[in-house]
Amino acid sequence: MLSERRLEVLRAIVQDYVGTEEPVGSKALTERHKLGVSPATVRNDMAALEDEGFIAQPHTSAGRIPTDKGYRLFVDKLAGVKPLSSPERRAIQNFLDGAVDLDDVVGRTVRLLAQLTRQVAVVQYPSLTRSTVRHVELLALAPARLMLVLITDTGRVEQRLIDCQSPFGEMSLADLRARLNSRVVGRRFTDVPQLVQDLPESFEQDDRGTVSTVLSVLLETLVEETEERLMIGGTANLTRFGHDFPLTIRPVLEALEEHVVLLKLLGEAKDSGMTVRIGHENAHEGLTSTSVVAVGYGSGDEAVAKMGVVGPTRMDYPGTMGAVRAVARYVGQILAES
Amino acid sequence: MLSERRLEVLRAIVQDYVGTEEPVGSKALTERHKLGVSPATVRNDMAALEDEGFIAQPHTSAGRIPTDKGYRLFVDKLAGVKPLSSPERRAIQNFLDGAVDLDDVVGRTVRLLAQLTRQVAVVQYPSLTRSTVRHVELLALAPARLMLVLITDTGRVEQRLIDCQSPFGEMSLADLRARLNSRVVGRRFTDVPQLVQDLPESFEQDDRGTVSTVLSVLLETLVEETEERLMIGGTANLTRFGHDFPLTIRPVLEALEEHVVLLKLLGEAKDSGMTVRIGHENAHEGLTSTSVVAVGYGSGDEAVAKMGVVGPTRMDYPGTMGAVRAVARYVGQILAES
DNA sequence: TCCTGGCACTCACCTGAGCCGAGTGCCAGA
DNA sequence: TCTGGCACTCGGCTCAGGTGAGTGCCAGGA
Repeated sequence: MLSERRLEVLRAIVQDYVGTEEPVGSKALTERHKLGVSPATVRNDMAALEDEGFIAQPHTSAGRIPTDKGYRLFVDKLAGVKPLSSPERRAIQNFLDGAVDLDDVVGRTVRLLAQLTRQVAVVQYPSLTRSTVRHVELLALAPARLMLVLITDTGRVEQRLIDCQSPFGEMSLADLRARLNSRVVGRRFTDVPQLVQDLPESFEQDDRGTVSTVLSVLLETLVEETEERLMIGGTANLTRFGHDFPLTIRPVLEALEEHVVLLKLLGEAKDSGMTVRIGHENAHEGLTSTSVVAVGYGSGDEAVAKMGVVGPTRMDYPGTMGAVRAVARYVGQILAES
Repeated sequence: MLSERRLEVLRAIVQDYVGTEEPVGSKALTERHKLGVSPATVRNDMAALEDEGFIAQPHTSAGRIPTDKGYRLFVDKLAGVKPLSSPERRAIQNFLDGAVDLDDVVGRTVRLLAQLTRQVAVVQYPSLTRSTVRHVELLALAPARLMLVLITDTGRVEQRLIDCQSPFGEMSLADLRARLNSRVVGRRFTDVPQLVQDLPESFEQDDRGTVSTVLSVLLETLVEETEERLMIGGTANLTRFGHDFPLTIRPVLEALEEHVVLLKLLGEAKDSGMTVRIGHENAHEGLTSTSVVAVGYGSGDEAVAKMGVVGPTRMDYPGTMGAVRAVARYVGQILAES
């Protein structure tokens, strides 16, 4: 077990290293922090911390830098979440309040997060998985051509064109629309399939084919739109990464372009509370030298999507976590209002 | 006036520099290209080219590199557009044919362009400015709540919720829908305002308010959706930029995040034919060390949007132009088919 | 048992000297 | 007008030496 002071030394190392970006030595530590002991003692503590794998030396006769494991301990035990200042909070609120629609909310959120944390921001669009149906509409564009419009409770609207094999009467259409809505409005996407399963049977033989087609398109839409989208921003902040550029930055940029990867990354985060994945804890190869701070957000008590930032493992965890949490909360409020 | 051979020397310099990324000297030139003259002669030519400002020396006793002006001459006079190989063409077609909707087309186009050119790709969504209306639909979601759906000939669907002051009868709604469609279907967005101008007058006094509201939302939608969106990809290719990283890449990444800047950039490109802007020809400060190759594309003879790539001024212009042109053509075909 | 000061050692980094070679400009001759 | 020759420039590489931050270890003191 590590003594109290050793933990304190680890904290000091992390803080200094995050600030200076340079390996930190025992003497500098005692000068910058009031540890109340001499450099020699700190050296012993450092040796112990190194034995445990919390810190490492880039080379002999250099200072120490935290390892992934060290950051992990720091985040779990030593670091709080730094709350934002009230001007910052007001700025967030003002900025987000200006949003006009969902796209705008997400766009602003990304910019805000990137700016506050000075890192790469990733914001997932509110997922439809937990969404409910507000309304389903069917329009006849032509005798054998329909349009299906799906409106969700999060304000998203999806539409699909449907080519039917046979013309479909206005009466039947109105009928289908009414029955469809009575079954699915207010229901969750995931429940829809079984709710409409037996619908074709209740129609005339002639219309069953078309009804089935419409239903299959509807279900397809639900599935497709459950596929999650996201927006990223602040990639320019990657230039603050380190000195040995191309090598470090390239895989990160590549990973960021693979939205699938990012969605998986966010998906791995806990639904509630904040998730911090440090360095090699990230499965994706290109992100092993980055940390991801993610958090769920939503209009109510339940998270409908996630957002987070990607930055170097050497990041200001308390500050980043504070910013991410604050932004997620405000976005949740905005979503709840609209 | 530059002699034929001097132009040939310039071409050789550009080609070698693009290939090797290193200043090219007179001896190396004569070895790699069959110029039929000695290095000394080439040196004289180089001196002349330097006097004219087409090439420059990074420092004394180094080879020459082309200036922006040199690239300009190269592109205008010396370089053709390199057609793609037929396997490449087939690959493009196959890849684009797999697209399921507009978003997918744009997404695939971006990835394709980025991959083919190994640079950053920028693709503008087909603009609605020149689009025509395929259908307008009005749905009553609640007595005093309507939904407006607008379908364009490019397959885009936009919708808006409308809160009316007073309830609106089913009859009036059907009436409005019919009259609206008869006036605007097949018409251009830009013509719609005047086509519906007098519509409220033909309704009962009671309904005029609502009709006006609907119309104003429709017009608003037209304007808003004319605002152009775009998608970018291949930013990881920026890492191939140069050796002196952070400084070069940062402003570029920043510029790429400003979609407004990119839209302006594409907007400055000619509607037809290819536009190449080299280095300082780009107004935006962050892009003065990049070149932009842009081209319009569209479903018919007319361009509905633009696409292009952003890369270092030291790029393979013939190849890039060939790839951009080919992709634009195929995308045009895809759009025309759907 | 834990902390401290002292001491020898390591090693990345900086600096300056020296060499090398690619590249240039100029000039006289074909 | 082209060519070969020649002196010159200068960035980049390598090598050696000096510097200093940092370490590990140890003996002595609280």
